[in-house]
Amino acid sequence: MKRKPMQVDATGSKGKGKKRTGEDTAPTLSKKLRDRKDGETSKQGPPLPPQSAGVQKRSGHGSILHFIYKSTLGQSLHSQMRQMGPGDSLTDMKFNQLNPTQLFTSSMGGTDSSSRFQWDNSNRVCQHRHSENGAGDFIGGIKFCPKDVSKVYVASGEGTLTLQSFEGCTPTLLSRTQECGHDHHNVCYWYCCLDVSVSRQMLVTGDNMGQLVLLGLDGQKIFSDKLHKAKVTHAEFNPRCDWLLATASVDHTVKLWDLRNIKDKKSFLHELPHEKAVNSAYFNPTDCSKLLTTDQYDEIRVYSSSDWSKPQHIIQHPHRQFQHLTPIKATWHPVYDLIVAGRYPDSRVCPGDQRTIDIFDSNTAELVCQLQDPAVPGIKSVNKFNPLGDVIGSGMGVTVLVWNRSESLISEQNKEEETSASVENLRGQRRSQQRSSRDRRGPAAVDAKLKKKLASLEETKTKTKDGCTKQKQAQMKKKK
DNA sequence: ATGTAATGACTCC
DNA sequence: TGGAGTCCCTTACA
Repeated sequence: MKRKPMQVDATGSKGKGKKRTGEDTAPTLSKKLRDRKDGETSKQGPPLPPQSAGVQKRSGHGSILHFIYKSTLGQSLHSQMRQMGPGDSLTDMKFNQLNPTQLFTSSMGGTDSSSRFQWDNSNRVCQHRHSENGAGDFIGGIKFCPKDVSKVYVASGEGTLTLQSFEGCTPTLLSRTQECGHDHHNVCYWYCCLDVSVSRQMLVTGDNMGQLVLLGLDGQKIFSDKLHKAKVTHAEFNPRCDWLLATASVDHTVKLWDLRNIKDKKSFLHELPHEKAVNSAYFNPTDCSKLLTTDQYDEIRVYSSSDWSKPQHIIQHPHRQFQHLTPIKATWHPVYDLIVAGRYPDSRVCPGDQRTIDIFDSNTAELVCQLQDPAVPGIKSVNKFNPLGDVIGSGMGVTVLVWNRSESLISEQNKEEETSASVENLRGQRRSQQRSSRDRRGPAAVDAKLKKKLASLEETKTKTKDGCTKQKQAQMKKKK
């Protein structure tokens, strides 16, 4: 099961004059993907076999998803960030459905817990703005208001559920947990997740003690009961079947509920027991018939509605829980049957791993692509595709990375370095390939649908310029 | 460079 | 069922 895809230099690293460490590799991508590109565009004949394809070609522009932009929240934010206490890590991010250049993030710690990033069409500018309202210690969930995307629902660590506007209006308080009156904090209960159902005109949230709450969009309480034995980490309406609700909990279970018939903790439709606490349970956006769960150790599971009693796939993937790390949640691609998840290497699971961002084919459970940027060495806990599926937002600490398809990101002088970098990658890959013969499966293993998707990603049309990225990198370096 | 502190989950009594 | 104690071992900032 410890399969590793090829990792290929993504060519996204810009102008690295200095050596950093031995792992000073450029962002990496699936070799499979690159092979395609090489084969299709560079007149080099058919795609290379897997073994050789991992080596970065001098032409070097074959990557699909390029690292295009990174920032530590920008200059202006730094000062504000300082006001935030330590441990101020990203907890969630959402792309704006209507404005694909907007990315909302939420974090923990400090008083400014949610912010907005925006990059313009050339990806050269990144703005960010804090919410007007310092919502609280941390934000358990954010969700765009379906009726008005200038507003977001926010579940905060202060125990409130609010509807907030980024246009300067005062937040509307929808719900609040009980105050405890203790010395060092106000609440012992807080909301940890959030979802909205338009057709049901309903909000769902769950708290850190296992309570599940259903509210009208105006905040009126519809249902409230302790349905889980421990924190409700995730609650989600099924978009297609609006009476179907999924909840995930640290009590090691995921449960499916019929909203028309929800009474108490025993009234679930299905219980999906897990080995460990569960961080999330997402329905797939394409047809909402599958459920993607991520536990707190090394399992990503795919369930199918045809049989909830057992998972269709269990993907072994290291992402163990750590107190000071945002829990890792595998998330869906909006259009294709792909999954993205950040890897937290664990020698007990897969020795020699890197802190990559992994993309799996949910039909085959095969790892098809890994992203890595040596300039951002941390564990990327939060990873989301944008609604179009051509951009991945990755969050780590207070750093946000945006992976985009692009062409010609690298300058001539970089190609040399990147070539050697990719050799490093290849070595690492060979190491891991020895662990499993399945790892040697090449591009042929990619099914038609995936290929189509990859092909679509190949249509590069990015406007990213080198100047932008260099500038950003200079910023990064300065910071060190 | 070094230290510290950041509302997580689990076990045991 | 709850609280103290332990362990997981990252990140950002002083």
